[in-house]
Amino acid sequence: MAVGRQRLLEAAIRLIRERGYASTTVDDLCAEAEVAKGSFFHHFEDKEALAVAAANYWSAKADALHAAAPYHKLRDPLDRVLGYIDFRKAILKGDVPEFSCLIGTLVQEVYRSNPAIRAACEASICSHAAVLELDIARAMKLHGVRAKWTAASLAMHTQAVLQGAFILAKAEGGAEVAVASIDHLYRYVEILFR
Amino acid sequence: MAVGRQRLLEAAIRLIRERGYASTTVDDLCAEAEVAKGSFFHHFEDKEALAVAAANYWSAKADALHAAAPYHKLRDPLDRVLGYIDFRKAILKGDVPEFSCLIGTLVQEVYRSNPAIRAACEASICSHAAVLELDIARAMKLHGVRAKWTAASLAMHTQAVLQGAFILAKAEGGAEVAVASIDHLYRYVEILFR
DNA sequence: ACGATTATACCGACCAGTCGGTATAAGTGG
DNA sequence: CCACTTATACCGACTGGTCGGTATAATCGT
Repeated sequence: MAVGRQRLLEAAIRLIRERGYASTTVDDLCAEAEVAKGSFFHHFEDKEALAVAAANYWSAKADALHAAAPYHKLRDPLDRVLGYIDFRKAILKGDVPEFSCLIGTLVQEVYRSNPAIRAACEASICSHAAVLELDIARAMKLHGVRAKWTAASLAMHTQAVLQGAFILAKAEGGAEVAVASIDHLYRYVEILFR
Repeated sequence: MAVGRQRLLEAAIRLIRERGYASTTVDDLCAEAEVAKGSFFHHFEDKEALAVAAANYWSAKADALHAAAPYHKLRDPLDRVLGYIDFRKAILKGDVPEFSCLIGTLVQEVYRSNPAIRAACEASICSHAAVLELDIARAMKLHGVRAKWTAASLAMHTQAVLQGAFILAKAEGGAEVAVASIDHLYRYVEILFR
């Protein structure tokens, strides 16, 4: 992949998480990526195309991060689910724009005005949740859990808690609230399987 | 209060929830409120001031809505907490921009670039959660719950779930995911007090 | 009449997207 | 080996239009 293209995608991840989509200008992105404006429109048809590409790029990076995470090696699928939640919590370091989620930021802003970006965000969230759902389903079977709720709905619920935790962190200007909320999620999943 | 001012605040609630803050132009707001541009800057110093006012206006409306809700009359504080969650779930009707939260949308977009709006959003969320926290604390006392988690953290957790549920609804284009997530929250609170 | 409010025209900064062009390297035919 | 074409990456001045905000005059309620 061309170097300029990747630099623009990384710049998009940084700037959109900090300022949002509409407030991130093409000039800003080029400056951050140290790339000329002409290059931008060489690599992407328009600003929207960059956002879609950035969402997919982010999604792939996140998948790789989780595939490589230690919790992934645990035998018991329930341990993997709890390990996932722990991992998400452990990641909340540094400043808010550094740990918050590009997808949530993007989709909240453009879900109505920009179908292409919305679709990319939906795909990202769903594919991410699908991996989790698989382990939840395995854990249910292994631990003999029979319940009204489904593995799919619990997987999506974890995403809701995480996205909501980011919003609280943004409102309060720190990660502590997010951590506390993820602790509640961890406790909930633990209880469901006990 | 001047009629034009209120119309602008209502317009802000509608448009910002649909398009986000940056993509809602002053001209859009004036058109939606059926008010001239001059009136806008008569009532508000600038666009930012409108956003702050809209956040406070929204907050007051939400407080009034909950104060008037039937669940508020229940004797057992735990029933009020569960009633609150039920109420939030029951409200998820119609199109996404109609039931999603102005505060979450706003703060996610401007938490870094606009301290005044961020502060207004933080105040709104915290004051809303504080009311809930009181009933949670009462419920803990009444039902003899002694736990590691605090009433405050559980109150904030409910807000996280709700905000996250809105994001999922926006990504998927429907309320169903949000409903399922709130069901999980309800179950969690129920279990905590059993 | 007089302050509060509304209407309209306008301004300057900014922004997405265009356009004409350079640089480099890899084929391709003779 | 070499002229020629093709493809890709990159550059930055420029443009047409948008947006937040201002100026000023008209209108309304009391």
